[in-house]
This record gives sequence, C-alpha cells and structure tokens, in this order.
Amino acid sequence: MSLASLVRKLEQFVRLSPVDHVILNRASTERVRHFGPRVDIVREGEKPKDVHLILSGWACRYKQLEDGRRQVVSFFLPGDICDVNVFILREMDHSIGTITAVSIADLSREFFDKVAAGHPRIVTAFWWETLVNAAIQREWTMSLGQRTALERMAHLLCEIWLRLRLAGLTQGDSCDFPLTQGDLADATGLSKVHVNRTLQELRADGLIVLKGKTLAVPKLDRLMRAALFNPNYLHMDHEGRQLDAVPVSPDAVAG
Amino acid sequence: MSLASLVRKLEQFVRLSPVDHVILNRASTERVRHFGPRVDIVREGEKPKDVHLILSGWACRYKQLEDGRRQVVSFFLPGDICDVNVFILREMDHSIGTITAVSIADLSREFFDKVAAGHPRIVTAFWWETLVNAAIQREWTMSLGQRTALERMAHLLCEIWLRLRLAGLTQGDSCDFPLTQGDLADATGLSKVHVNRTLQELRADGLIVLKGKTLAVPKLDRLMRAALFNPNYLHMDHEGRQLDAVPVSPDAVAG
DNA sequence: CGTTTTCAATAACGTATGTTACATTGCACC
DNA sequence: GGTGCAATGTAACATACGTTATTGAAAACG
Repeated sequence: MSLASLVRKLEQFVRLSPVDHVILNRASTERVRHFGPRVDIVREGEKPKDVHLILSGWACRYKQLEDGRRQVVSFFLPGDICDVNVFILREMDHSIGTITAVSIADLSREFFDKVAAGHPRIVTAFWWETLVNAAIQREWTMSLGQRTALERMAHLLCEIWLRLRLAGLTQGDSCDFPLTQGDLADATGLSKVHVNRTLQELRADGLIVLKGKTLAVPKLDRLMRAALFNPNYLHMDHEGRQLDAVPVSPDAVAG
Repeated sequence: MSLASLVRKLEQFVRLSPVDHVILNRASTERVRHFGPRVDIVREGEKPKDVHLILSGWACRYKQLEDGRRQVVSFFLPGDICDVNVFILREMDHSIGTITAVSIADLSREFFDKVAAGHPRIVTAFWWETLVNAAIQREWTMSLGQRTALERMAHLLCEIWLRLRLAGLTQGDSCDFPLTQGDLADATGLSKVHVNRTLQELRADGLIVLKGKTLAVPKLDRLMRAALFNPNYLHMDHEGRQLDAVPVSPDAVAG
C-alpha cells in the first residue's frame, strides 16, 4: 500500500523533482483497488482501460493456449507498472492475475497525457521502466531457449532477488517468496516435478534456502554464476549512478 | 531502400498527416548506412547512440552466454524499428546482426525529441510499434515455454508471414525467406538437426513449401491451426481499421 | 479442531529432443 | 566450370526432462 518501491526504483535512474513526487503521489492514492490472492485483474480479450501500478503484493502476466497450457510471461512486484500506454491497443493479448493479495492504483490515459505534456523526468523514468521490462522479456526468451533447468531456475531467482532489492523489499539475505512450485513451473516452462528436483539441487548445492514462503540467498554471487547471470539487462545504473549507490551487501553483484 | 514498409505498417494503425510523412521521409533518407550479410550492426556492451530503422533486408537481435550458446530473441524485417528510445540506456544488453545485406537509417535522439514535441500521431504510432514488439517477445516466451517443436516452428513461420504481409512483402502465397536452419535453431531454441526434422514434417503435412530462399504457405489457416496461432498479439487492427483493410487473400486470417 | 484442500516430495517409467557423425546438395568465387 | 565451403539431410544413439501416481505435510476452512 505504498508508493515507496516505485519511487525508489525510478530514482535509481532519474532524479525526480518535488513536483514529480507530488504527481506520482496523487496518481497512486486516487483510484486504488484491492484484490485477493489467485484472482484475475485483467483478462485476455478485454479492452485495456487503465495502466496498473502495483502498490503491494505479487502478480503475474500469463498467457494460455486453447488446450490449457499456461505460461507465466512476467512477474509484477511492488513498484512495477503493468504496461505504460497499453490503452492505445484495442484488446489485451494476455491476462494479469494475482499471486498474493494485491493493491493497485489505476493510472488513466489523462494521467499519461499530463505527464507527457509537463513532466519530462517522469517520461524518461517510464521509458526506462518500459525498456527494462522489454529487456527482462528478452532475457526470459534466452533462458527458455538456452538455459538448462538448473540455470533457468537459478536465473529467475537471481532476477527476482535483484528486483526486490531495488524496490527495497529484501531483509539481509532473505526475502518474502510467495511463489509456489506450480508458479515456478509455469514461468520456467518446466513440469512441477522437475521444478521440485531443480530446487532440491539448488538447496543441496547451498545456493538457496527456500522454506515456507521465505527465500534466502546466502551467496548471491554463487547463485549468479550457476545461472550464467549477467545483471546488465536490468540497467540498474545510469550516468554515474551505480547499483552500489543503494546500500547493499558487498557480494551483491558478481563480476 | 525504402520507407514504404514502415509507413504502410504504421498507417495500418494510425492515420499520419502529410507533415508526418515528410518528417518520416526526411528521417529515413538522412544518415543511411549499408551492411553486408552476417555482420553485426550493434554489439552488446556498446553505448546506444541511435535508433535503427530497417529500410531493407533482414536482421536479428541476439544474446549469447559466456559459453557460446546463442539465442535469437527477435527478427527485424523491413520497416521495423530496433528500439524506440534505447539511447536513454547506458549500454546495450544484446547485439544486432544482419541476416542478409541490410540498409538502415539512424534516427537520432533529436529526431525523437522533435517528434515528441510536435507530432502526436507519430508518437502514437511509435508506441504501437513498441507495444507490439513487447507482445511479440511475450509470445516467443509462450512458444519457448509451452509449444512443441512443431508448433513452435509453425508459429514462427506464421508470425513472420503475417509481419511480411503487413509490410507488403509477400507475393501471393510466397515470400522471400533468407533464414537458414541454423538461424531457425537459434530462434526456436532447438538443435539444427531437430529443426530439419520439424521442417520435413511441416513439408510432409503440406503446410509449407520451403526451398532455396523462398517460403510458400499454401494454406495459412492450416499452418495457424498447427501452431495454435492466435493473431491477436500482433494488434494488426485499430478502431475499426481491420486487417482486411489491406488487400489479402481470404484465408489470410483464421478464425 | 477436525476436515479438506493445496502444496511439496519422491519414485518408476516414457519420450521429445539433443548429440555426434557423415553424406549430399547447392552455391560463391576464382 | 571446377573447387571449396556453407547449408541441408539422415541415421544411430544419448539424455534431460515430462508423466503418472502415491504419500506426507502444511495451510485454509468451516
């Protein structure tokens, strides 16, 4: 129920003015909606009306084939924006569903028009968000096409970890992790059974501690190596602002 | 060496003004470069300088792992724009390489600033391009995660076919097709051997005729069915402007 | 606070796709 | 108009991952 993650993330990239803060703050307090866990926010085929900003909770974007096969194509964490400017399209080509209980703010076309007209830094920040999301989608393509089950799993966990940390949602080496093995299967294109095997292997190698709904990553650099993880695609730095500008543990980024 | 494909594609979605045409025309004749086949236009790690518009030829975006595994994450056909606004990022997270000989126009940051300031329809058209590219990338995620080799191959061929047709680059039921089986392997995440097997099967089923550098699709609707292809993600229509506004064969879009 | 449902774990077995190897065809280039 | 190299085609064999089934342990629920 907070704007903090979005602002923290965007300010990683662009310095926003006090007026920009007011604009974002207003946008994220008007028109707030709440959803339970495992519920659809948006359905494929609908006309897109608003852009959604995740204030709290986890959600995912997914697609389904006629015969029921389901692929999660991205995860939404607090501070994520679903699709800047989607409303120019006639209909949604995918669905968005919640994982946990979720609060969202609906951002209208008018909001974007106003931003475009008078708030160039927010425009830049939103372009950054858009470009990073595109890069993440490409990296998923890479993972699904080339990485083995183990690498793929490790990669996904690294990515989520770094994104959570950027949003200020990690505590030490652990974080909240509400995804089930079924969710992980739908996201990695593996079967649930093989997801289980793969997690066991990561545990046995001491790369993760995953229990209940909590994930710990004791040695991020080792997990990254197992994943062939190159953080460049997250574009977490800009014009001298390095990732390390955020207080993080020293082993945070390998390389 | 022509702007026609871009304009044809964008006008499918937004009606551009005469001034818009002039702007695009100027942008695509200044700063043109030519490349041979199988050559890199952009390399991962470089600082993005311009946005590239493909005037002629085929190219692809690809990523590589440290150990050499390579994934093609998208194809660029004539009329495609590589990445609207990439230059706000510090460095490229992927490479762009040519398939055939290619001519591109470099679009500068100033061009985009000018467009943003005074040409709202071009802005909308570019957003549409951006959103469709994102949707294509999601569909690739779906393909790689859920579709079988045969479905995946068929799906890729459908997609390329429809994109070429939108750009006005098909003749009857056939089109130029310069991709090698190696390219198809890198794009589908399959081995070259299995790509060969899969193409044989599509041929045996009469779904494609692929020989030399020409592809024919005698029954698009059947190929689409084999691919579980749903064209909605290409967003080829807008506010009453249907796909069929372009002169096409009746079996063009199934469903 | 027992009951029901979901989620995780594990085993046995099946298969789609990968790998290696080599033959064939096509095509660019002297 | 051969000669060389890239692209295609095929076969035999290997394996990473899928499927089905069952059990146990947590949560969710009334």
